[in-house]
Amino acid sequence: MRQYGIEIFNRLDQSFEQKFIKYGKLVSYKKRDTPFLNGELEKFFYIVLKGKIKTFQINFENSKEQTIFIYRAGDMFDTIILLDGKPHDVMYEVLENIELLELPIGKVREWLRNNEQFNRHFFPYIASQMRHTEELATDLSLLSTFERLSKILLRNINPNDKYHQLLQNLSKTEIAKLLGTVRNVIERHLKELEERDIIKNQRKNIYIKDIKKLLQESNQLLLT
Amino acid sequence: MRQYGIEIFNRLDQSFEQKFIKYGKLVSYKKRDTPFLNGELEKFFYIVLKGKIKTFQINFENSKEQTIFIYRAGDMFDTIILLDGKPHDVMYEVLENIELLELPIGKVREWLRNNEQFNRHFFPYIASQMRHTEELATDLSLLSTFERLSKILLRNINPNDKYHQLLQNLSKTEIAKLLGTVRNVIERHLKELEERDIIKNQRKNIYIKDIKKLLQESNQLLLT
DNA sequence: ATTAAAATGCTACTAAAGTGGCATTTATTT
DNA sequence: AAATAAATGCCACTTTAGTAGCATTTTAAT
Repeated sequence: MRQYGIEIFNRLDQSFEQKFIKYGKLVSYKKRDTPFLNGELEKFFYIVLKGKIKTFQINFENSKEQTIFIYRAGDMFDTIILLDGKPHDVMYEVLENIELLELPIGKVREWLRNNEQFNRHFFPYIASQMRHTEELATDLSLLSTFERLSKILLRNINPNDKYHQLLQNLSKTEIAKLLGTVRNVIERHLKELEERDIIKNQRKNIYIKDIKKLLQESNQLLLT
Repeated sequence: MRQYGIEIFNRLDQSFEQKFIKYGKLVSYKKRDTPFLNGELEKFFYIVLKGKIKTFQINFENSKEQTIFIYRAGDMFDTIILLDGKPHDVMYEVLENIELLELPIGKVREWLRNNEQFNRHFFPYIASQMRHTEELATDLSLLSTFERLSKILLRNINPNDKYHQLLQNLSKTEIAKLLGTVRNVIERHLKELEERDIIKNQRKNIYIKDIKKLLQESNQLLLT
């Protein structure tokens, strides 16, 4: 287990690494699996070691989906259930074969209650999740689909951004769900960007050929 | 100060009421004030005793605004800054004359670190904020404006709902900002609902005349 | 190697949301 | 009480997003 956890454990202390190893169990799921349908999340807390998994909501009337988070190495879930113990009505789907550290949620709550070292790492992490969701909501409301698309394309190539390389290996359908729209609309915009020589649109990959132009087009909103 | 805080202090302990009184200062703002522009939120943490205040984001290109939270008695802010200490780029506007308990944020962080009793109240509260923002995002993405409007109208009349009476005294413009749209669109839908005898649309007040019909129209999405 | 599933590209069409403007009514301020 | 500001009610128009469908290419599974 040790070798997988390096990135995560680096941020914590040695003593914590041992706790994780003592109480944690390694579990893994394959691409397209939809785990956690049977209330596991009320018993266990998970830390991502490897791979990609998303949470999403679905509108059963029209089957439209909205991706809420894409969790990658170092991410943890479900923080909401951890904090209030109530059911959380979201679905999960594995985007890339994943390895998780499974911890008994009661143990984690115990750390949350009285382990300052854990909290020094955990509190800012919750804050980052809150910021993420808030940004998702305001972007959906205040930006056009084109602006949201441009924004994520630019963040994807920024090595300092938490969205760095997030789009790698995502289908256009997944990108659409992440941005709150449908494939059709994404492809319409990508086609236009390609025609104007701003990007090169490939299968499961999009290259940006003209960053400046893309920044301009998307209303400089990315500087904020 | 005591008389204002009753509702809030009931949820906490007597000992905590004393701490609040010891470290807290009562501050108030008037309707249409836009406080906290000068970094107060990095120094102080606020608990609402009375009134209504919203946080929102604005798109400076087109002046569109999205309300993120409307805080009322018992609500606290800014929880994100409390948790990670980083700047939080949102704006505040008072919707109804407000009274706040102002606490030094360092003190609150101290409680967060080592006061179990505070945390028993605070953790579920953060979770409720996370749930709220997540719902805002998914509603914006998955529901039509008409469905979001119907949903909030129905929650407004439900005494068990945290949105209970939230709309009281809000202008149509404010309702639009809360729902991620513009006044025009809200009024278009309200007009239609009124013509079909489902609501009675008054200035700063909307009566629901036919709950069943409204539930049906909004795709039963409210049962979830 | 063959079959099945997933991903993509494109088109015509429909529906919903947003813009801008102006007149009227109601509240608030002085 | 008069003047100003806020809230509301409409309307014509534009733009963007969403629906539905189908053919082709690529990848994954047996």
